[in-house]
Amino acid sequence: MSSLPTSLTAAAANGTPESGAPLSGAGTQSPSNTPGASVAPAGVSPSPTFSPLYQQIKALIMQSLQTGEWKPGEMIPSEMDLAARYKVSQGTVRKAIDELAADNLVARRQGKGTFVTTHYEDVVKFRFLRLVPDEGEPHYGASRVLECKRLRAPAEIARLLDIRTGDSVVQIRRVLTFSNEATVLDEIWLLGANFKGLTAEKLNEWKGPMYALFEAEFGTRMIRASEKIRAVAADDTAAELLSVEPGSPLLSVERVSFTYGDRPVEVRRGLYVTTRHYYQNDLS
Amino acid sequence: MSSLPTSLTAAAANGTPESGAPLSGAGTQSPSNTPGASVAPAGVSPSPTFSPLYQQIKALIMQSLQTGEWKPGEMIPSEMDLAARYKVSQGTVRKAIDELAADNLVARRQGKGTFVTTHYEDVVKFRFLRLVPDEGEPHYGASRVLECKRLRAPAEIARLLDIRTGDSVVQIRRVLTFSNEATVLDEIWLLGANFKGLTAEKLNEWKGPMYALFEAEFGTRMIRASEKIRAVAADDTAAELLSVEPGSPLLSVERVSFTYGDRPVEVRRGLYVTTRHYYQNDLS
DNA sequence: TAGTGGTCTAGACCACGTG
DNA sequence: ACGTGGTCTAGACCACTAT
Repeated sequence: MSSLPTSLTAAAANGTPESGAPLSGAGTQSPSNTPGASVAPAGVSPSPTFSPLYQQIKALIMQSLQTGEWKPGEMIPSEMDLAARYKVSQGTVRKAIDELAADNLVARRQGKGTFVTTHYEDVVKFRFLRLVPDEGEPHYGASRVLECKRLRAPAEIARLLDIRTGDSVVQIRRVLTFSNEATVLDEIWLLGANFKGLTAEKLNEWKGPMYALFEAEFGTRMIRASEKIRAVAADDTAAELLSVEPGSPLLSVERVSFTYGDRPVEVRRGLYVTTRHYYQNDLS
Repeated sequence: MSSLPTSLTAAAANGTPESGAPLSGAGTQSPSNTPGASVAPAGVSPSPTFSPLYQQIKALIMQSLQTGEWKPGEMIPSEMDLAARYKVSQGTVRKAIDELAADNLVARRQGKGTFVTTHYEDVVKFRFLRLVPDEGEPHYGASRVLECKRLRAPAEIARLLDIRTGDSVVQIRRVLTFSNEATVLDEIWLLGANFKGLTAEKLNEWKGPMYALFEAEFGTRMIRASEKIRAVAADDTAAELLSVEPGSPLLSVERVSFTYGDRPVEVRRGLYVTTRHYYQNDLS
């Protein structure tokens, strides 16, 4: 890792960190407000794997988010400041931030600034827990952790986490209770390397979303997730923990969550009781 | 309904059709490329329910989509043409189209133009059928229509469709088969007013997505949908039609689909067999 | 009053697709 | 060669929030 690039020209000289794509001639235009007086064709690089400037800026900003230069909840520099830092126009920074906002990595607040999003605020937004009660408002229930231990990854989990079978993982089992009814049984596997020191006590002490704990204590932010949903019959263990009859239909939700760079860090297998709740999904 | 407004000034005079929001002073700026020479404060309307220009343009374009001025699959006028038509800058039109593209109402194709999206292409994109096989590529299966009849809306359906109990609706029942296995049992209710002349024969003759038929033959485009998902036990009827044991767990998907203006036009209750398929969902 | 994001414009140039 | 969407810039002004 070389030092953090602070201006685009530096980045261009080094090549952008991950994709290795060169600056590719974009931005070499002569703005020249006076019309008709265009100058300097400067036809350097025609277009080998062209990447827009704003995408490069987006990548640089994302890098600063990942390294923790701006932490969840904090304000990032203003558009003008970033434009100066990267030596591009404010409009280009704007477009980069637009995409970051669309990806839910940052949130803009008019008159105040642009802020790094937090899973703590997501209590309101319910990005990751899509279980909604038939009546009443969505809410987070009480979490009871049954188990939290380190072990070696079984083959299937290792495959999903993109690690080797036998690598260290943390396994958590827990029950979520809504209005005094056991509703969700979760079995969670986390990348061992990222969650050293995670214990059942820490989990039980924590009030609020589990992902908020992960981002605050372990510096691991869940950015996106992919879920596979099925209907299954409750086995004896699940039936007992969820207080339903064995064989009852349960919603099975297998989730893989990703951090920056689309690296998988969590596998979560949830069993949901859907007699008084449903899984909400919007297609558009 | 007055005549179709073709320029923004006309729209401003009439007020925008739905929200009734006035032009609200936006766009009354003096561009004046020569710096320092700003003119004409023209302080008319301060900001009573301010609506950005590009949103008004977006609404006007959406209107033309709704009225069928540009039909699914067709190209809409170029950004420059639309800019001239609405008397705004190309950048403002661009931002309006950006949002329409984000909403999947149109699709941009560089070098060619901007096209009204079609449910027929969605075969590739699988916006609305999220059932994926454990192995192999997603694909549409064979549809067998069991029933297609007009009847009076029961209370529950009427509520979801925002009509009165007893109003005319079309009910369809069908089975979807993937690789020779009955997988989906659908019960569909459509707004009677929009689907006059829909018969089981028409449905059975049609190859391709049902929504493509709806948009091509009945001029009703599904824009977005909202789904409530549960796990349920198969009753005797469902069990027989889907060739599973009574009591088997099935995925229950209750969907309400909306056209332009967020008007509900379809209620669909699906029962999915999820032994060899799963419902795919991405959170972000 | 000052600072931030949000809107609007206008012009130049690039990349893509099709003649 | 031409037209379309895509990128980039620069400047002016509006709307919101805090001080």
